[in-house]
Amino acid sequence: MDHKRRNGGPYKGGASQAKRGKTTGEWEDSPSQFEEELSMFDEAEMEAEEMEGQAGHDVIPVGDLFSADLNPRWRRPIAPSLDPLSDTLVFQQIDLDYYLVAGMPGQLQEKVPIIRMFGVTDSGNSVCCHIHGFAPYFYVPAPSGFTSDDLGEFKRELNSVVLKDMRSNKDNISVTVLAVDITRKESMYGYHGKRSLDFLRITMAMPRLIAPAKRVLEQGFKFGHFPINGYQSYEANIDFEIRFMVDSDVVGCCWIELPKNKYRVSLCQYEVDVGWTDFISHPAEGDWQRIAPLRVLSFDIECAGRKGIFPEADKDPVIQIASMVQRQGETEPFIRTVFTLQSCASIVGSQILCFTQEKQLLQSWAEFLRTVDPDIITGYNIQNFDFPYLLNRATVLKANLFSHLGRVRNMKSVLRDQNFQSKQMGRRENKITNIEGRVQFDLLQVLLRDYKLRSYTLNAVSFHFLQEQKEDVQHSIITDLQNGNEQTRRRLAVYCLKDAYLPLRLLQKLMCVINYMEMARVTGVPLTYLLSRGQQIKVVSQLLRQAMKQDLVMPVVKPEGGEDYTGATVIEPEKGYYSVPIATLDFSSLYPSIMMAHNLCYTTLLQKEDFIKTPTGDTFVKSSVRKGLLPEILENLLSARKRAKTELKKETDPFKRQVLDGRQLALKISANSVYGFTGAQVGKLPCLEISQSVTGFGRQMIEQTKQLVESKYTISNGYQADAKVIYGDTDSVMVKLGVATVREAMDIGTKAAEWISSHFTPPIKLEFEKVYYPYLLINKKRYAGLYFSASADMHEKMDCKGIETVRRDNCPLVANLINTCLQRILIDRDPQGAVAHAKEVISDLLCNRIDISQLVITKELTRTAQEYAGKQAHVELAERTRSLCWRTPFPSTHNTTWSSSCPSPC
DNA sequence: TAGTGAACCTAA
DNA sequence: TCAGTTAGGTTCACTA
Repeated sequence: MDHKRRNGGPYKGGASQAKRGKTTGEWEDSPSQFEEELSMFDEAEMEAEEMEGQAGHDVIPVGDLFSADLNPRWRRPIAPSLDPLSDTLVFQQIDLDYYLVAGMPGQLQEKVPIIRMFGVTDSGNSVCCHIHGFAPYFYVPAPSGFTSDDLGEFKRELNSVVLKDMRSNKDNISVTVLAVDITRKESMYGYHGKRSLDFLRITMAMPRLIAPAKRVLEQGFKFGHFPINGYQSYEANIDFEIRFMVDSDVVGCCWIELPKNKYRVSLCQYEVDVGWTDFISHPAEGDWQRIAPLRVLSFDIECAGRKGIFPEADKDPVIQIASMVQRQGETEPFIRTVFTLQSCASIVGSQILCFTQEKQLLQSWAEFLRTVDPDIITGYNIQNFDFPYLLNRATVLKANLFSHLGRVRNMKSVLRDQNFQSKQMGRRENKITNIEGRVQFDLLQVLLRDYKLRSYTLNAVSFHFLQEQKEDVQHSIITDLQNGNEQTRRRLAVYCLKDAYLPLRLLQKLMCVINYMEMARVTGVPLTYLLSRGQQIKVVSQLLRQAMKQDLVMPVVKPEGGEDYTGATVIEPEKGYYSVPIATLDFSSLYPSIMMAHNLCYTTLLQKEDFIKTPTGDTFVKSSVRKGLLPEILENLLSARKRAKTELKKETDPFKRQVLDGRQLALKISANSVYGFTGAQVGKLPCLEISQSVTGFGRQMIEQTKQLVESKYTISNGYQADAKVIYGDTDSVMVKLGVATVREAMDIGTKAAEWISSHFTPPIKLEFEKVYYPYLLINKKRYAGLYFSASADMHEKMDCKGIETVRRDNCPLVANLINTCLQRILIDRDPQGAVAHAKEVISDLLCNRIDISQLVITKELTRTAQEYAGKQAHVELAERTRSLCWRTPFPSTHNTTWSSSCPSPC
């Protein structure tokens, strides 16, 4: 049966045909820009492929006839057959997890963990690799007098205590402790003369047995003739995946090679088994920095909600699912489909599959997803909306074939709740859907983590980054469009497609995949950790890797809040307006360089005796005695960053440039988060001696810098004027050098930075960064100025710090007003113009010429009137506006839509 | 009406 | 079972 209808011909014919099919309605007079974009894909593909019936814009009334072979593009390329005896298998690993299985050789009764890596080959074939033979373990110090003769007794007793400790033993476990070995290790916390001691390495049968074993050992454990003892445990709080990766030198998203003869093909296309010591992990360098042609699927669903009620999965049906699939590195999606409930008119450049039953639609879409087999799934708020909605809906409809979304056979995707709390991000409730082997890359989550925005709606975000917006369909009319005809449903489908397309575009524009991969490679954690976990795990991963080389082990510390420590100095500002150039000198990577310069580390901290004293009185050994792990990590990060930047300068290939830029960025961020890790009191390994010493050095340095610059650049030393530090914060000083031109300020600033640097221990370095001219210093952490750095002739931007223009808790009217005033003052050098503008806006406000329904008028506006409106106007305006200060309910940051542009003065 | 503390957001 | 740091400005509700 021919159930395909091809709208043949090139774009023009297709479009006109689509138009002819339309009925009346104001929105239908011409295809939207997005529709034209879609049709361009079609045209390009027709030329490239000269294939019939594939690139097309089909409408397929599917009914019960859905088949994964409806479109040959959906499937991955056919996998060339693999002979383990003669072929190596090389793939980029993108995610890994583990599962438990019984009946492995040597462990017939007990379950053992098996690491499972998912990845993609250069030719775009997907790989599932089972890695055998790696077991979880942790350490405790051996009690004094312990010898290898005691190992058996220790192991037996620990095993029995752990078994007893288990409340229920539903798996019928009889062996919990697999092995106990004596090994020479040293605690990484504190310097103790490089004395390695006997540690017991305790290997457990399963990851989840580590915690009870640790607990019984800590609480007081007795075995043989040894007295009862509370054991301090080491590395008992390391995620199993991280443990494996650290021990086998695997970093996130690295390339894995399975040598011939070392693996066996077990099931389907490239599902392989290998021993954990048999594979090769390639460091992400040179050619191994490349990225496999990953398949990225973006999707969006539409629901037919009831009027004014947010759709509920137990009542409101899913009516459309749009999907777009793109290969990483390519610029356009090669699959564009919409699954619709009921008929839908064709859309040039996309394939439409129409269903009569919602259950069929859902199950077919899941089948489509399995066929496409994406490595990365993206979309907007898919984590907390689309996936939960689809899964709940599938349950309601008893669509049992739906919920197998991962790459593991017989593994259902289920929902669970996660509560996440941190000082950095506040409380966050999230829903988690397990989809084994596919990385869920919800663009909303990426944006919430990485960008501070006024609004996080897809529309606002798309406008902000792409200057593009969603198709114009109000939520309230979705149900009406669905209940209309195939033309109204077509309009909905275009809208839905665009909502699937925009996340893909944003992902590309923001280079999320590349940047996150580089972060995973640099820090060593799996890609998924970067979106699901905090900052600490990245440092832990690096710390463990560095420590392992020196047989150092990481203690488990119990979280304990305590007194805060002193942070950085903010120099009291000499507030005012400066119509002369102000040079800014910055210490580059201040905290990392302090830690390197002074060898600050867990491993170098002296808890008693004498040695280097930090400003806070803490003591660390010099690097000649023992070089710290943290300085080593930081040196690696910063030198790798330098290399990346050098390579970046040489590289001409735009794609490789992106990778390198992502890399240097990840390296910088990683270096800066090491300090925060040591200061995180409720963290994996806090050490306030380190963090307070770092800030202590910082305070000394900023003070010394101020004194140096003010003592050298004086009239008595032959300079034009006495230099004056008018402000400084943490790692920077703003200096009024008393010169008239930006050029002079740059020259002196550069020389001063170099000279001052020579007073500090390398790699500490003060750099000339920029000149502000003019400069408006309002208060601590609040200033604005024209920014000169590359050229002395042209300012690059108006730099505003801490002022309302950059804060998200003001309405845009305030931000815009102040921004314009600052432009008048700094760029036009016309304070009267600022006054005039402020007056105008405020009087518009007073005369109700501005729609105030969405604005929040704060005292800041009044103050602005006072500050910028000059002497006479000041009193008058301030008084008139004060009475008008009121507050409309102020929505929280999330889901806030300000009117996209501020009403301009009328 | 001045002082205080919480909430929020930003600088670094 | 998980969470990077401190400094500091502004607004606003509350209190004596």
